[in-house]
Amino acid sequence: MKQKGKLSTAPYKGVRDFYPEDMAVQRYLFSIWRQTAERFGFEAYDASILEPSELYKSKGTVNEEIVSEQTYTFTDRGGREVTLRPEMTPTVARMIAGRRRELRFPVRWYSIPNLFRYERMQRGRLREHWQLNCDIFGVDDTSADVEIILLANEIFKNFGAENGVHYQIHISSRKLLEALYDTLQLPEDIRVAVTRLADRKHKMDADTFSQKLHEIAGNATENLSQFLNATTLKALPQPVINSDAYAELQTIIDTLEELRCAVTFDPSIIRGFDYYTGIVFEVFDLHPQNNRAMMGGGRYDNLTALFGGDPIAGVGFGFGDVTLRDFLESHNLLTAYDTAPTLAILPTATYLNLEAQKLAHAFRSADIAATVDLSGKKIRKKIAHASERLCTFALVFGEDEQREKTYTLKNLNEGSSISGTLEELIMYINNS
RNA sequence: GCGGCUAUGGUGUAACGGUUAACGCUCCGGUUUGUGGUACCGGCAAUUCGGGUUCGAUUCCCGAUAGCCGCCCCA
Repeated sequence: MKQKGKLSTAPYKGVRDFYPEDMAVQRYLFSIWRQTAERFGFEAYDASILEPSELYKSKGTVNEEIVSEQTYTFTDRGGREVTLRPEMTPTVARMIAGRRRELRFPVRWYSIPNLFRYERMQRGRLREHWQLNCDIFGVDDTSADVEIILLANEIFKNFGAENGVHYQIHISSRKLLEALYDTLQLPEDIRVAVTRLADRKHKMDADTFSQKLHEIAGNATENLSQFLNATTLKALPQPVINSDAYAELQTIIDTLEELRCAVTFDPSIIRGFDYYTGIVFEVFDLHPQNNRAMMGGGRYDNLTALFGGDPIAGVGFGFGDVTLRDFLESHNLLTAYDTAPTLAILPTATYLNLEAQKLAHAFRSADIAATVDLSGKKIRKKIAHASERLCTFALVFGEDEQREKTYTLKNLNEGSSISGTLEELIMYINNS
């Protein structure tokens, strides 16, 4: 009932409530994430959602703006600037750097943090989400790049998705574009503008893109256009083909192909972060309704340098639950965890509830999930509810059962019944 | 920060400017005082807020608020 002055039942703008049915889905997503990461030998870590604001400010001018306008930042009672973490990478870099002398590299870590950003909402973007973060630290060759992309691909496979049918992996390298910029001797401001434009390439048609590129780059347009429109490595401009980055990327793509993980070269993959230094990749949803990147990552070899000491090589990705849900829903791949108890004990009257609790507890002691229907409803309603909730067994508990200490167990899936003592029924359930 | 669309029970929808705002789902009760989801009957429950036009507004207009979608941006 909507009334003036009453509190709203809606959650805070841009964040979600997880009702049991939502939580069942969330647990499913997380379980696939965890299982897959752990199958690759990744270890779980976590940290507080609160970080000192400097952690994000120190990443450069672009991020200054992001921190002040797109994060939840406030001053605590001690006068400290605090930010609700908008991403996990600075946190993990901080943690890695903090133990740089103790950790035995390479290190494989994963986490599923809750992240916050203050921004305008649209499809696939809320102000809060959960994101799987997987990172490998301490390996500066292509083997780690291959592993991290292979892991991303394996996660999709474990959700029942098929590479090339439901999604597509696009890859590029920051080094390629840098190599081209260097040979063209482009000034910094033009590099930035071209990079920005390239990042938005897939949002505009080819003519618009060419036109805008020409406006920015002038007579360097030809080379840049050849680069950004290349659909294969071989189609890149000659100076780039001779670079080390080219050979590296070729190796990564070839190795992944051998492992039956198709990746598509796409020079317009940029990613917004300044800290990427090598490969960058994004996974695209092939459903027309979700024409955008679902997740992405790349190599960032200098991030821990912010904390002093030699830089530690890192490669990783972030994978958000909101886009994942949209993806799985769109492709009819979404399932949920069934959390129904195995056994529902149904007292025939409320005065038997306490005795029924004792019986339920005896089943629980034998590792059987049991619940008591504490409502005042009639037995036929209680059975219907137990059945709707997908409990496997129902046990009606009345005066007779209490006196005789024998019970009738009804299998709600098959319709069959079996009678016996507590011990007999425990054995029956555990064997079924 | 900019733009578009929308706003009716818990939920999803309906109602030419005109009686009591309709229907599906959910929920509750009954048919059936201790054994299955069905069926049938009954019940609870709504026009976001504030102005304006009008004899009369859920309907038209303005504003506020909220939501959705897109742009910008995207760690």
